[in-house]
Order: sequence, then C-alpha cells, then structure tokens
Amino acid sequence: MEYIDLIIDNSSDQTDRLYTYGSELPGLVPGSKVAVSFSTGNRKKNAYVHSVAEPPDKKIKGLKFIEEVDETEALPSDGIAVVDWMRSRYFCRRIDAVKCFAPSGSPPKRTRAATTLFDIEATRKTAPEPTSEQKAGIEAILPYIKRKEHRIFLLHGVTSSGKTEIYLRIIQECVEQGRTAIMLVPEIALTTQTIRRFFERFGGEPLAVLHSKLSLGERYEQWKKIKDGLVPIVVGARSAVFAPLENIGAIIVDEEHETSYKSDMTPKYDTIEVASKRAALHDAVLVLGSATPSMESLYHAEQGDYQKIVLTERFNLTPLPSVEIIDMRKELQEGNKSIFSRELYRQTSQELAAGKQVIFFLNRRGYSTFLSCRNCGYVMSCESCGISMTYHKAEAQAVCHYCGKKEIVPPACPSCGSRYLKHFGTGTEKVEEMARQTFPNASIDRLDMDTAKRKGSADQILRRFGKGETQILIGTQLVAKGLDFEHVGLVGILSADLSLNIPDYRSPERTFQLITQSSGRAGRGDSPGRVLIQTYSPEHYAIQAASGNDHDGFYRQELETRRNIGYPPFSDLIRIVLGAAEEEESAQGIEKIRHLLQRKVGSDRAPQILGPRPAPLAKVNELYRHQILIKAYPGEWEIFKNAIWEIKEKVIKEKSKEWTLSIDVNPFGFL
DNA sequence: AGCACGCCGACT
DNA sequence: GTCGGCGTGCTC
Repeated sequence: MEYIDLIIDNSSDQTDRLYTYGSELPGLVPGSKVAVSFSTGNRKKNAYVHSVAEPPDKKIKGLKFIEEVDETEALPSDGIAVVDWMRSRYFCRRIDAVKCFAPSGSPPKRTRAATTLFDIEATRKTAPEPTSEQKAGIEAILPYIKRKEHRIFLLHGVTSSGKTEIYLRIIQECVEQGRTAIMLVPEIALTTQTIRRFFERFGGEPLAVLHSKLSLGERYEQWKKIKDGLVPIVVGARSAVFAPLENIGAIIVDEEHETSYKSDMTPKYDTIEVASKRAALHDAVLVLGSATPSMESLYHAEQGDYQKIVLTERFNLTPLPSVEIIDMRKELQEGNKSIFSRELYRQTSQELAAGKQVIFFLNRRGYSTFLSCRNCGYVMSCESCGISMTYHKAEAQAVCHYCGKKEIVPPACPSCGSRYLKHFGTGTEKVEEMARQTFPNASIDRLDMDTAKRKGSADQILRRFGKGETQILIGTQLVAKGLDFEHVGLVGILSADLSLNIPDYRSPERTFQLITQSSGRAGRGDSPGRVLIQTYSPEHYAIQAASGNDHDGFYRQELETRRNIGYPPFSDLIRIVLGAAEEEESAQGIEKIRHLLQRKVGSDRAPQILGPRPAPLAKVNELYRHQILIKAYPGEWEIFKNAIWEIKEKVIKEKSKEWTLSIDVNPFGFL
C-alpha cells in the first residue's frame, strides 16, 4: 500500500492543501488524474497526484483510498513541478495552476466531422536559403537542441528581418530529432500570416493550434491530439505554453515584449517565466523574439542569462522609414484645432494622389474619451467601476472600457439639468469620422476591438487593405502588430502622448515600442516609407529615441531610470490589492496588512512598501479596493514571499468572508 | 466551494 | 412540538 498526496479539484482557499490518500493502484505518478471520495457523503471529486508521500508518523483517521484513474487527462510529466513553482511565484492555489494544464473543454458529445480550423489555402513551399545573419542565428541555436541543453536566446531583429525563418528551422530541427516544439504568438486573431508560413513549410498534419477563440469542443479536440502525441508542433496564444507535450525541444515566444503574455486572470502568470521553467525541465531551448525587446529581456541578455542574436538587415534591403516629429502645441498656437496636423494632411493627400496607402494609428477606441457637463463639470462615469465612460457614437451609448457596462447618454445633465453635455477626447471612431470629412474621396476603414469583434472581420478588414481596396486604415495597436503590407507610404501616429501619459512606469517603454512597431508598417516593398509622430511632448526621450531608431540609447537611459527608482528589472514588484464591501473596511484592512508585513520583513525595509492607497480602479463590481506595492530587490524574494504567505493564510483563516485579497507579481498596467 | 451540524424564531 | 433560517467549521 502506498500513501499518495493529492491536489483536490475544489476551487477554494480552504482546500488548497495536500490530502493524503491510500492507494493500491499501480502506476500512479505525479500528475496522474484520479477520482476520489471527498468530504461528507460519498461525493466524487477529481484530484491530481502531487507526490508519493512518506508513511505518516501517526495514523490518519478516516484514511480514504484512491478508487479510479483517468489515464486520458493526466498532466504532462513536468506538470506538477511547474504547478509547485507557479504557486511559489504567483501566490496562487495549486488547483488553479493545475487547471492551466487541464483541457478547458470536455470531450465533444458526439464526434463531429474534423473542424476546419484553418481557413487557409497553402501550398507547400521549400525552405529558402537563409541570409548570412539568419544562418548565424540558426547555427548558434541548433547545437543546443542537438545536445539537449537548456539555453535562452534573445532574438532581436528589426521588422521584416526574417525571424520567422529562424523559428521554422528550429522547429524543423526539433521534429527531426523526434522532439516537440511550442510556438507562442501574442494574439492569434492577427497571426494568420504566421500560421500560413507554418502550413507552407510543414503542412497541416503535424500542427495543433490553441487559443481562446476556439469553442470548447474544438479546444478539447486540439488538446487531445497533442496529449495523444499525434502532433509535435503547437502554435498558440499564451495558454499554449501549458500544452501537454512531452519531450519538448524548443519553446519560441514571438513578439516577446507584448503585454498579452502576462495573464490578467488567476493565476496571474508571466508566460515567459513559465516557458523558461518548462524549457529548463525539458532541457529545451527558449527563444524570445522581438523587434523591440522588453527592458527585462535586454537586461537579462546584458547580464549573460540570455544569449543575444541580432538581425539588422531588413528583408530585400528596404531602408527604414524616415521619421518626423510634429509638435502639436505649435499647430494649436497657429490656429489648427484639427486632430490632423497640416503636415500630416499635406503628406496624406500626396500619398493618396500617388496611389499609396496610409495608416492612422491611435491607441484608443471609441468616439470620445469622456462625457462632461460644460455647466457644472459632471463627468459621466461607470457606477460599479468609478472610471469615466467612453462614448461610442455607432451604438449611441457610453461604454465602460473596464467592465463593459453600457448606458444610454441622458439628454440633459443628470446633475444640474443643463443641456451642455459634451464629448472630450478622441478615439478611433471619431478619427474615422474626421478622416471621412477631411479626405472625402478616399476609401477608409477602421480596425479596432469594436470592428474586429465579429468573427473573422479583422481578417476581412486586413484582406481589403492588403488588396488595396482601402486607402486609409485607421486603427489601434491591432494595426501595429507584425502585418506585412506592400504599399503603405505613410504612417501617422496621431497622438504619441496617449501611451506616454498613462500612470505606469512602463509608459516610456510602451511608447517607444508602439512607435517603433507602427513605423515598421511603413515602406515595405520597393520604396522607403515615412512616419509622422504627432505629440505635445516632442522632446521626450522615448519619442526622440524612437524617431531616431536609437534602440540602444533608449535602453541605456530607461535602464538608468529604472535603476534609480528600483523598478524591474532591478526588483520584483508585488502588488497586493484588498477588496471589501465598505470603503472604511478596505482602507483599514490594507493598513493592517501593511503593518503586519512591515513587522515580518523588518522595519528597515519599510521604504520598499509603497502605499497604502486606493487602487487605480478603486471600485470594481461593488468592491472597494486599496493596494500596497512592494519592491523586492534581488536576494529578498524569499523574505517577502514567506511574509506574504503568512499574511495570506491569516486572511484566509480570519477574513475569508469579508475580504478578497489579490496578489500580482510584476503586474502590467495599473500601478 | 459545498455541505452538514447546530442552535434560535414562526408554523402546519 | 418541528421546519428551516443561515452562522461555523471541515474536507485525508
């Protein structure tokens, strides 16, 4: 008889521990899925084997036995190691980490005809001869795959320098070695082009695709195919890092700087960290690719943790676009109140006349940013989140971009009754309207979350643009992401200030990346393109560096800033948010947590605990939230980790009804 | 998270 | 007397 420690499939903090069961069943290994009786009655629960336990010192009263094994849905061999690591890194429940590996759907009721996952007509193409730069990259990476040696590479390649070809060679090598590979992409809706390249090289048979837009049945189908070892290659969004592959040879993270790699749901994991952990457990290589790597990755490369590979030549030697900064303060002073500067107007007209295409980029959807009363200053805001609502003209409704709630705009001010409710700020919807007025003869289209929502419509919008049917494409960051168009002569960044002025330490980095990525859209094909950056802060170093294509200069300056304030990559930031039904309760509770924490880590670390203060979205879904932010410097992680766990356990024991405690390590967005 | 146990108010 | 409210505590 064996004693087995189980993780019970019960989503509660109270049951987030190991339960020891007896077993007479052979072949149980960490990750095996079993069914057991749990709690009162004889209720069946699913559970996962964590480990084989030592026989306990004293008899466990009422020891139960494992009854059934579900061979088909076991975790991959490295699963439990990753689960334990995720728990200690992200303060999550074991079962929540386990669920990342489990198929999120269930077997389809009836077996449907194999779904057409790919609306792709692709003919097989043979691999092109790599350029000398590509060759050097391939030759640096492949030996590690051959030797089964773990290594992390940062592939820093300007747009259209041929990173995908290197990915394809890596994957081909894995398959030839009888190993498997995962290719992660930031957003599957816009990566049809990447998947097409995979089809052309490998055909459809060895591929599985995993992302959130699949139906539950489709997702299960893909998951099962992977689990059964029928496909060696998995392409997918961040959740695909948990694909149940064995014998992984390589994990590739394309556009590694993208924020979508940080999960915003529990567990709040960082895909690159998970990928790194899995790659290490499999003796696999991890390849991080980007034209604009994150500060963290560049720093790791500098420290020697990552091996850096640089691609500088653009495919077919197209020169980088010329970039010009437009000072919008001057425009205003000289009487131009339009969202288009005179230079942007002039160059757009010129491009259109020459039969070229233009992209207008604005990182905000909707019509206006907020609705306010000119008489009394009332601002229309979401009742459950407390943030101002964005007006969407097409729907004639105000929308909360955080919780999604929609409201009809009242005809008069609800506060003072005046009729002077006015829109302020500009979103893509308004840009589209203005563009139609300003360029009445151009065919204009818009790509943002609102127009892309309908299934497949993003693809259609892009296809129309690709065929040249659209002359001006207006869009949010969806258009900034790795799309190849031949005839774009001009990219207009309408307001570089939007991403610069958000209250987050990453905003200069995001701004630099957005400008660089959008600029990369201009001037593919035969002629160099042009980029115009409109801004009210033309002297800002992120904008200056991006316009001069000065990656290294930006990196140096930004790194110094981060070092001085002790932000990542020089620390781990841990955000603790407490939610309660009453504002007082939340404010007092977080104060208590701060004191407890300070006592446990020592008062000389008090300056590293920032706050408490109301969370940036102080009220979400009728919950009042306060937060503290911790800077954990290298070598201090264990100290803070232990203190936070003690506090978390105390809160679970004493306040699990009244409080919700959420912990986010290196959060993206709100600080 | 569920669910049983348990200790007080209104009722067939 | 007993049905049922939901506060408290436990699940190997």
